[in-house]
Amino acid sequence: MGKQMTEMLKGTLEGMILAILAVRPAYGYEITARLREEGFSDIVEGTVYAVLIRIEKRDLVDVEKVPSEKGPPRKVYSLNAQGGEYLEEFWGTWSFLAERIAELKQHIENTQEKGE
Amino acid sequence: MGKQMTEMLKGTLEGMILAILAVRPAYGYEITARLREEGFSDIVEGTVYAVLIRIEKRDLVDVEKVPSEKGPPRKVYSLNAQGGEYLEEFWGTWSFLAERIAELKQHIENTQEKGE
DNA sequence: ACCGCTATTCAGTGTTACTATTTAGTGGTA
DNA sequence: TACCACTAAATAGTAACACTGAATAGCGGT
Repeated sequence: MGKQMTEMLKGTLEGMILAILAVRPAYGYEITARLREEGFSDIVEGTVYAVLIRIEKRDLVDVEKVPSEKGPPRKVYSLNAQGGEYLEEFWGTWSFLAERIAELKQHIENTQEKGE
Repeated sequence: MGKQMTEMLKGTLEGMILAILAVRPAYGYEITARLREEGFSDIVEGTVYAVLIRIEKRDLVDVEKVPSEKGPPRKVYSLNAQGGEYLEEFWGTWSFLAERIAELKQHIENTQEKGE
């Protein structure tokens, strides 16, 4: 990851993973692969597992061990009620921030057009 | 700040401050006040000054001491060429992340409509 | 002499993503 | 057997960041 992206993921990666789980339950290796496909090309397993352990400790997800045909058992995570609430909060926080930043960007573009 | 917002500001607060400086030069106390007005109601001076010192060390800004009528001299920061480049990079990183997150949100909403 | 406002600095803390490695299970192949 | 490739999870240590709380400094007014 670029350094800027690494810092930006702090506070958003967790929300992104919860959002992925909101669609359907998933396990760590699978989530890592999906994030990689979606453009976060050098996210590594360790990072994702750390988030999963954290959200499990905070009781935002339910966990089920499911045997795999191809390796050790999978830990399948699914969003629970509390996790759903937390995700809602995340969307609120994110929307607020994204709006402010969009305003800042707009302000710069306006300024450059006509010299403010 | 809420805990979620605190974490989300990591990596974005710096970009926001550079964006503010891209419009016009400003000093720390002023930047703090502006951020507070714009909704980041409990950002404190210490946080902003830490960012300013950091971006000064990285040579992204020029600094000028300007006497104040109302207190100790102000350190007025202005974005330099290198800071401008860095800010461009920030917009790129931010846009990428914001798009991915928007997709995730859309995906959830679609899923909820028709049970995927 | 004291308070309020302006203005900057700094040591210490908690949280986070990253690095690099280890452990485990299955199947294929030389 | 021994070895590798792939799948799957865990973990110790590190760096970077925003925050807390306090200190310092200058000015004006009472």
